[in-house]
Amino acid sequence: MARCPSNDTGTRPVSMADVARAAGVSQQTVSRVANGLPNVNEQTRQRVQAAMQELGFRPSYAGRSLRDGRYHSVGLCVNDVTKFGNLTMIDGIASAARERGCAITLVEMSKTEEFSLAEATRRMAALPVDGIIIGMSRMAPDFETFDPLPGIGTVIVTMYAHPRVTTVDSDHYGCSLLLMDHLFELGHEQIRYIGGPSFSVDEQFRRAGWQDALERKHIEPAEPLEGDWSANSGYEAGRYLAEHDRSMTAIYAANDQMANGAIAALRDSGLRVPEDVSVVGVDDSLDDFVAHNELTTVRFDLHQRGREVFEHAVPEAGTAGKTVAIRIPGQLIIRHSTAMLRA
Amino acid sequence: MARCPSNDTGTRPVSMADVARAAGVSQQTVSRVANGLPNVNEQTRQRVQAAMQELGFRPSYAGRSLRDGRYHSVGLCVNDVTKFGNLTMIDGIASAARERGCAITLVEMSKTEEFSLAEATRRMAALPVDGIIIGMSRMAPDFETFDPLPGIGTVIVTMYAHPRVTTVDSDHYGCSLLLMDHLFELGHEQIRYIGGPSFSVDEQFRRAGWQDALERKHIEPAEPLEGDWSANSGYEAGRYLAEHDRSMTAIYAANDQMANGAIAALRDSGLRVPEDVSVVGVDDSLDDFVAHNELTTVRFDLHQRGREVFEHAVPEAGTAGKTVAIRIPGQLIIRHSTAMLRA
DNA sequence: AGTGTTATGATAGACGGGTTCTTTTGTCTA
DNA sequence: TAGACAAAAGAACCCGTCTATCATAACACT
Repeated sequence: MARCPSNDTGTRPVSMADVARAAGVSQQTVSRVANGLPNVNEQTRQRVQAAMQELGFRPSYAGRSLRDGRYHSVGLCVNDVTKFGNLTMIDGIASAARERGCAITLVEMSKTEEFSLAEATRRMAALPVDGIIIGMSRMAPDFETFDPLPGIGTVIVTMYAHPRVTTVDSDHYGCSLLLMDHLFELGHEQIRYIGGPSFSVDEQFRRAGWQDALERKHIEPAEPLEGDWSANSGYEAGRYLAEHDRSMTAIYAANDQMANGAIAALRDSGLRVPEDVSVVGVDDSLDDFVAHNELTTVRFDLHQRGREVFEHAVPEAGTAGKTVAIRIPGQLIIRHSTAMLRA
Repeated sequence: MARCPSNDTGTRPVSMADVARAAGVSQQTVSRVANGLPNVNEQTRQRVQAAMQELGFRPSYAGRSLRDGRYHSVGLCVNDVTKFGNLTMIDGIASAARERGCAITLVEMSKTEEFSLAEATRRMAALPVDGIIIGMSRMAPDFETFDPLPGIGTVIVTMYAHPRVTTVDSDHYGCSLLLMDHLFELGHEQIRYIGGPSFSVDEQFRRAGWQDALERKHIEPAEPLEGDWSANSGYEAGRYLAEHDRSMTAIYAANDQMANGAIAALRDSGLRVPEDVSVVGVDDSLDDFVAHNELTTVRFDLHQRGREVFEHAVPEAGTAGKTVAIRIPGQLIIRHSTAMLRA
């Protein structure tokens, strides 16, 4: 353990002063060497660097932050790291952060405890962060009343707009319109919907998009089914539809995993995909898990979302103060789970 | 933006002194209120709290850390957040960190640049971390020569043991033995292997386990195949094996995704699973993506791994200084992709 | 010898929270 | 009324880095 030798308890980390003493120079010279400033003799520089190496000097992040007033880190709060949506958010933000020389301070909320924006903000505010990003995958009870902590950039990742906070998300409403338009063009009208759990914000918007698309064409939406995002729940829903709805010609599953389950169910029920029933999903998440992925879906540019989120959480000149609601459009990926409705 | 009113540039955040001035008390009284210490008059307390609220006071992490010498955060360095192994590592560590009231400071290394332990350590050391965790999913060029930074707990997540650094990982060798024993008990001997990319450390150990298990039974291992962890690569390998190896009775794919692809390939080639060929994978990662997951596999307790990693990165009393290599065993999950070899 | 340049040191202060020690104020009792 | 004692609040200082002055050498060039 690199501790200051002159400190008998051995609990204090090595400081510049310790290095200076060891190298027989002043603390300022150590500072000059540490920060690569000019006007240091080459021999002196080497002596100081040797002392740093020897003692295991690492500049105090606390001291530097205190001085600079910056942490070079953004806080990210999610409820469950393993969920696909959160994972891709972390990935996008991580890559944006790296571009700006920042780190991410990750806080996972307990999966059991009640989630609120105030609580998330309170937790993050105690950490070394220049900005706060909160993933709100389910509606927070205090969303309406929430006031962001003054003095620190705050972004909520959600489709809902907020009067006092910038919100950013993939366009979970627009992706439904993209898929529905695609199905309409193929001649489908009887399009059933298999959604995620109703508390999910993503689900609420994807479903609203499906419903609005139908109503715009004056088609009465049939009862939507509720799954839990898993392939098994998609399978069950697919089984049910295959047995109970003879007029259905297409299924819109709110994510690829359920779509994959639904396809399996349809085939087990003797229906062909896409000849008898077209199926679409969202996320473009199957490639690693399923061979010959043929699912028509929507892909989101998650890195772009990450950059947008990052940009608004840590505003550099100009962007500060403006509250906006950003929706990043997805891209339709047409594969072979959809086909023209047979005459 | 909550800035100190007396500061004309408006760039300094609100400090205790600002609150004290606003409330007409001393900075120490503010400190007492902030930390809930006794000996503060109820009226004074309320006055101070009102001032805090008004100004948007948030205690400075830098100031506190400088004083305490602790950051209450561990650094985690991974090369790619989205890889299943890394993701589950983050999840396990996040839950362990939360139990201890810590946050995670995440640094993603560029996917393009050369990865070295020294570079990872250098980056992490500049951040507010009490310990460093480095995920080494591929062999670092400086693994042998690497010396951990003195004064800060360091853990590498990898199967390789290191003389000066504690390493922790799921037992990627032992999982192969579990699966091979299971297949042996079912009477299989001609067991082909579909591995991940050869630079992967996990791959190296899973493959070594397969090979050693065969050689221990004096069975000549047939040429292993190399995939890229994806279902498509598993499919291609499965296709190849179905067409070229009539004596094969079982396939061990080094992860579930490739196993899933291989099963699809076998079935497309007219072979039944498990009647004609048994297939096993590793990770137990399919449930969300595939309906009626029937794959026999190995599941790792990733939360336990997270806790172990965390414990050794931020040692509390006792554990410090000891360099160990921890391998956390997996659990065999028998489903229906494996069956007794027909007579 | 005079001028300028480079290398280094000494000293101090800013940053914000927390601890320790001290002082003031108020209340109760002998 | 003096003394005891506790509650309330303040003053000073520390943590480590960086910067801003000044001061003081050593050295080179004219």
